[in-house]
Amino acid sequence: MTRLSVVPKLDPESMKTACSKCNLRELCLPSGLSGDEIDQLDNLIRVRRIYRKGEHAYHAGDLFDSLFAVRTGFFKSNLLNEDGRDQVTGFHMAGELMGLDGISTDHHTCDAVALEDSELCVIPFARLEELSREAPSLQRHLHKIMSREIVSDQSVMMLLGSMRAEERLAAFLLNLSQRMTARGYSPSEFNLRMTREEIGSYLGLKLETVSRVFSRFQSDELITVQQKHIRIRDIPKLRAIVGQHC
Amino acid sequence: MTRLSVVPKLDPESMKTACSKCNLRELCLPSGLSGDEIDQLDNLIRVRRIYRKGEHAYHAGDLFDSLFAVRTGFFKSNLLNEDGRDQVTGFHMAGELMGLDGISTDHHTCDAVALEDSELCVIPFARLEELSREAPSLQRHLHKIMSREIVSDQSVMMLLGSMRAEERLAAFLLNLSQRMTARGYSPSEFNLRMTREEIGSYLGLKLETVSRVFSRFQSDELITVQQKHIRIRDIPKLRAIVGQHC
DNA sequence: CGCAGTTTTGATTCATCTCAATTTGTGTGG
DNA sequence: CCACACAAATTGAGATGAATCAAAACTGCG
Repeated sequence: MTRLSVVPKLDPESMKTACSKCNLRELCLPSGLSGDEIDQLDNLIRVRRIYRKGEHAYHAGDLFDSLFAVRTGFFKSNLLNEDGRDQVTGFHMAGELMGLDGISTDHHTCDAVALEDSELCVIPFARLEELSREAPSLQRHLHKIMSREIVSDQSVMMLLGSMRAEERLAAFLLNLSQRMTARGYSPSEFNLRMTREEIGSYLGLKLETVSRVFSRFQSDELITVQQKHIRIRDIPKLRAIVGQHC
Repeated sequence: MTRLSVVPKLDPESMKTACSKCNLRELCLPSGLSGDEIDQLDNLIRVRRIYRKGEHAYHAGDLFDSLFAVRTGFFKSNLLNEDGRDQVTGFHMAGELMGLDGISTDHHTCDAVALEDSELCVIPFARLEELSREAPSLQRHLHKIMSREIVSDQSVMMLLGSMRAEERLAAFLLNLSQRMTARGYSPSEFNLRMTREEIGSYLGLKLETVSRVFSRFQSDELITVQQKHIRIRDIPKLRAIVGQHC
């Protein structure tokens, strides 16, 4: 990435991935913004970074100064308690924002780990705040994104607090399927990027339980599962499993 | 604080509870703001409302246009799923903000119910956004509050995902105790405002389990419990229960 | 004072965890 | 390219913590 002296210019390579050209813009930070506002984001988000599988975008305790948007790949967030307890608190795919938890104390509260080779857009938060003071619709949009995170955390609380193993797995698969659809991928066929243990940690189950429920779903012909490859065969029935309160 | 004619005047009664005079200001929205910025909040937050026990501040689905700050009393948030499943997602005491979930879709996603006679400050959100565009430190503070909510939801996820009943109850009691302390109340003696069922719903347990664990804590001399009255007798041991990973 | 709602406690059942063994898949170096 | 070692996933058997069902005791409100 070469830059000119005063006003830094994006070279053609990075241009391809400027917000304004990004095929994720409808899912990511720019969604719902005017062309003008997206241009300003182009100016703000100038750093992208590649992460190899297993690499951390940040660790719990690190100073917070940027949000991260997933451009390609897949991340998990990991909460590590004082007492060594460790839980996956989220999975993040292309177009999703990570790091909102860090605003609260200026330090990240969880680890973010790449589950495959990935690329992140780095969003300097102080500058995003500046920008959003000037652009009400960007401000509102940032607030919506934070609020959406709160809402989705709360529906995970509901899942963990009141669903049984089968319901949790069904909800998990449907959620993945829906996020794949939003990204233009098949809603019914995809590869899991995380291990059974990570799924279990996220859903409050042991890995053996996750494996068993997958097998049961398979023998009930709801899904086909072969290691990490999942094919969803009966979405309505999965929905019924989540829906049934008992 | 006297104001000139154009600006509506607060009467002496409400004066007593303007943000600038509010004894909760260190806990609530104004915390960390300059005197000048708090004056602007005084101007913004002009409506307070009394709620009787059992009354709703809002229902899931209601149009969102304001945040609510608890001035006195105690609220719960209740998530009601399509399928009739119902879960308490939070308890809110004086100085805490409710309604952040509504920003995401312009509609509240949960019910907020008074668990005792209470008073809320109504904070018109559009005007709060306006104000925070002008006052960077208010903006940053609002972001911190939202982020804090995300962090605390995530630690509930951790609790629900990986703790056993005793650990959950111990964590719950310590959390209440700590919030009481922050408000100048005794950390070790207080009245619960919620039923065993509500505690259970929040913690992903049945009411009988909550009751049993309270009884066990009592016979282990960790607490004294008599219906809603709780006296915490051994905070270090409660901490040890939460801490022990097994 | 009586009644409804809440809480406590007991007996039993059930879902998930734990422990263990086996199979399958993956990455590395000879 | 194959063999080996290691990680991940499956499956089974048995243990266990919490749920469920049930009954009794307590509380507070009208």
